[in-house]
Amino acid sequence: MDYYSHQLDSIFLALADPTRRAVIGRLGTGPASISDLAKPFDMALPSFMKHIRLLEETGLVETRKQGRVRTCTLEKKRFALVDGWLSAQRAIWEARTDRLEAFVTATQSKEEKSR
Amino acid sequence: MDYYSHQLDSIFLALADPTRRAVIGRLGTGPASISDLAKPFDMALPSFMKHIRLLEETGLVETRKQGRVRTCTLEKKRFALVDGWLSAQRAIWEARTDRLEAFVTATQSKEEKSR
DNA sequence: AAAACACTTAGCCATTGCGCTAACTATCAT
DNA sequence: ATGATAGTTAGCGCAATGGCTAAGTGTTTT
Repeated sequence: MDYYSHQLDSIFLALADPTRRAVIGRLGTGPASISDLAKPFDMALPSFMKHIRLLEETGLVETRKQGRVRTCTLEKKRFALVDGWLSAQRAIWEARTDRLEAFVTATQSKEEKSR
Repeated sequence: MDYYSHQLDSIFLALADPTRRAVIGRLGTGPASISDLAKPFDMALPSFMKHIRLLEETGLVETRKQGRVRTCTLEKKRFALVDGWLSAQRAIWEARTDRLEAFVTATQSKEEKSR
């Protein structure tokens, strides 16, 4: 339960930046090199690299260097943690909704049932 | 497309903190006052309040004050933005997978069924 | 061998995030 | 009216984030 906490921290933090989300979007279509990825952004390379490194540290992106080119790929499995958290929240809501529905149903069971 | 960007920034940032995620979890079971919410946390009230205010600013939580008590409720709709972004990413992956599948299918079309 | 390329390292800077204490305001209870 | 309760405001401090420039490393290309 709490094990995921730190991972969620870093994943959500990683997603909280438009540059990084854009990189993720781009990598969704397939692997790319650093400079390919950097091209669309009006940003010095070292600044851009920090984003890549952060994405790598959170496990959302994996990189491999061959020769002088570093190729980045998206680690899609990693998004399961986000999904997991979201659906856990929804499960909580549903549980409450069920209780509420039970209450509402019980309360109005004297008069109506349609709709 | 880009209009949502800032909202996603702030939502993901809001989710990138364990205290705030815990608050969200708690509010998932129903509304609560500030001090009720704060109880489980070993943190000064003003510090805790900052989290609440941030959650409110991002629209994930709504608050209303009656008398001296401020009641917080979860704005569940807000999570749709996260869902939306996630499924947009998945759509990108699928598109690529489709292309890849088309390729694989075409390549091995001598032996296998159509699609 | 020299030049171009693709990063990489180091270090600076401004802003923001997240915690604190101290002191204040506005109810509500007695 | 006193005092407890529930927030609120103001301001401090430290670490992390997100940008930059300048200079360096290791690979390819010519």
